Amino acid sequence: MSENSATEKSYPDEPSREQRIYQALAAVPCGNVVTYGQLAELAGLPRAARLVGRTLRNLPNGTNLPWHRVINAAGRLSLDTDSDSGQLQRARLQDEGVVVTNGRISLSQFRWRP
DNA sequence: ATGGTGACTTGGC
DNA sequence: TGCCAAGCCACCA
Repeated sequence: MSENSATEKSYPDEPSREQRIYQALAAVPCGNVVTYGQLAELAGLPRAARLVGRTLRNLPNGTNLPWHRVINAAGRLSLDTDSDSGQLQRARLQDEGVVVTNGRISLSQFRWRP
């Protein structure tokens, strides 16, 4: 029990990978955004952008984490603008002062640099 | 076990 | 600015 058993597959004690992503995400300040790849790197998981996306997708609805501050490398929101989550993301960002034009954000202006 | 898919990224045209 | 091909990691049929 001390460590993960070699057979841990599903989610006995969920490896720290997602935990690191949560922590890195929680550190992103209001009014800023990060890309999936950047967040992965901040979490110590380079090249795990897809994992970040999958992890965010699994977040509970009432989560406290600023998932809406995560966008793709093109400066676009990866969620459908039609979906509820997509609209919520856009609304929250604009509420934080992040300018969203046609589902796009100026990375050079709002990207967070620690 | 092999192949397709996805809240992705980067490089080339 | 936009499409395509590869690379990448985890999940699912």
